[in-house]
Amino acid sequence: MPKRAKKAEEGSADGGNNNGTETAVKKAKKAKEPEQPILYEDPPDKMTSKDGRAANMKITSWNVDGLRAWVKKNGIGWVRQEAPDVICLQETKCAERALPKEITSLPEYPHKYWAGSEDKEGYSGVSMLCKTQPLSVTYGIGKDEHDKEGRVITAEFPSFFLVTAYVPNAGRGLVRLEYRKTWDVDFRAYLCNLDQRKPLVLCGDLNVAHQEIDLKNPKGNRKNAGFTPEEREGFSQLLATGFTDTFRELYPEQTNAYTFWTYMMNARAKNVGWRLDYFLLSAALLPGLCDSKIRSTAMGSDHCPITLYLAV
Amino acid sequence: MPKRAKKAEEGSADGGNNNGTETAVKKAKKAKEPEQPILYEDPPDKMTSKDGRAANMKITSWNVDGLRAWVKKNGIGWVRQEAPDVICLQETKCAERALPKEITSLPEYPHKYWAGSEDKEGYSGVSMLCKTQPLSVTYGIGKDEHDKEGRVITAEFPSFFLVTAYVPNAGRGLVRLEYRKTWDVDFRAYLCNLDQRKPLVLCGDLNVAHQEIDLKNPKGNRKNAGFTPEEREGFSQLLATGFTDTFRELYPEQTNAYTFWTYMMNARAKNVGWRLDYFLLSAALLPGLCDSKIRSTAMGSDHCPITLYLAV
DNA sequence: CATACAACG
DNA sequence: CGTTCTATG
Repeated sequence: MPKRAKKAEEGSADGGNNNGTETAVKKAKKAKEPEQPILYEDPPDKMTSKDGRAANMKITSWNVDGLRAWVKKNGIGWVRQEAPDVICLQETKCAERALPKEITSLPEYPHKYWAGSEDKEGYSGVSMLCKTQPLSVTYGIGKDEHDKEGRVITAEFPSFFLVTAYVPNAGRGLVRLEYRKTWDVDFRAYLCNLDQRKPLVLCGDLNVAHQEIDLKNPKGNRKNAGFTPEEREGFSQLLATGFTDTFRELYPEQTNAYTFWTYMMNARAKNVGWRLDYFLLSAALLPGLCDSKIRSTAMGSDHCPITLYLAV
Repeated sequence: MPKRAKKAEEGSADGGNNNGTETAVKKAKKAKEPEQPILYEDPPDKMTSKDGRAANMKITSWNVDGLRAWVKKNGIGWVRQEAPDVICLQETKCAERALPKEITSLPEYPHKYWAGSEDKEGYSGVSMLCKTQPLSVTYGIGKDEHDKEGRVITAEFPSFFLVTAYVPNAGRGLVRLEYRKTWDVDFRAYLCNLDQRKPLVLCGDLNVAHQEIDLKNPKGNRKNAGFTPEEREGFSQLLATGFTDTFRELYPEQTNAYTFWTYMMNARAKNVGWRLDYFLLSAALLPGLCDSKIRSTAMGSDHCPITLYLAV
């Protein structure tokens, strides 16, 4: 029982198999729990780039974990307040015909794009809502084996591509890690290819915590989905290709900054989380980076939204 | 559209396929809806039989439509108040190992019996809780083809058998009507057989409204599960065999007395219901009948509980 | 409309 | 723990 209790405090990306049941053995183990969880407080938004340009593009990304439930929890209200130029949603779990009218009619974003899983209803799915119309929009990464689960939307704007992605989870027991590895290779190739045409912004749930600093319990999660060496290496290679993790670029030492907390074990209240959601930038866009925010207090999903300010 | 709206008001035993959506055509059809629904008010409990004996046995039967949800809605609290000698529950939809401790530890009823579906988890299932220990308890009706769905418990008491049953629903589109007909034959045979040994009380969800008086909309439901000629005939044959429908015996003209209302279309508030739950008595027990109650106000399921007072 | 399940995370 | 699905009523 103590072993279970300990593991419960560590958490895991996929929620693990623990049930969080309180044990009778209280005092000994309870003493290890911090009375006050170490929270992360997002600093004030910085609206200017290092080279002195004002941000003229605001992009928000949010894994909503079921768009219909998220709408009921007034996720749209939060988006209205945040008022980004583009809002990217992942894990919508909703066929296009089942979308709530609250979102299909949202007037602030007249240009709306949806991708859903073709086979499994209510699985995966991403969307992109834009204030201004993109030059063009494409779905998937150009490989049939990856493009049936509604995971990627790419919008072309005058000076950059915006890619939003919901990267495949490696699964409990890492049952889908092999698939994930092929995804990582092919997705990276897709991004590199795009980047050669025009610089890009990549946002979304990349389903990996890159370094130990990016999750509360690195030790216990090395064999869990989201923190395997293979997944971390995939992310490293993305950076090696020339993309920049904007949050880590701006806040290289910042600990306790996460974007996901399992619903189990009261993880969010204890800030036992993972940084799985990112904004990555092509090198050409990096000088225009103003800020990369984590909106930890926004509720409505097991992920929180993140926001990018960019001068383009 | 008007056709759908009309059908919605009629309701059906299995809930039908209507969605109850409000139409734009309001005035014409809305006028047909009664402003004040015709409710049924259960008269005061009669605790004495016609031959002047005091009730010394109180039995309650309730289709709980998922015992775990019913426990959360404090169904147990209502049972405590009612305080019958025996409480019979149908559609528990719960394997024995998954039973909430609130019910397995209920001190007022030290003798507890459970029957669950063997194949389909979370389907069907009945239980019987007794203040005093029965002489013996058996499960099913002695035919393998019927006894894998946890539908019948029989308890032998000194002067009678108590049988509780959750009779198979004929299903949407009457897909299981043929099975139901064989059930009705075999169940009747089982009861007749028991009755030759000792008189019996049968209670539970018999999944049929016997006559037109037993449901709000007989006209619209002749082809729906619970009011087909075949199911009604099955019930008639049970009565012809010598059993008595206690509620109808005592209140032969009582309209609007129902024990089930579909959750759809706000049927309960409008009292668009069905009488599907019964207490039937062997002829030998009939002189001891004191009252047969319908507890319409008890919430926690789409059925309400019913209670029998008997002098044995 | 509501209770169960399974799959997934 | 919570969202989706499907089966059942």
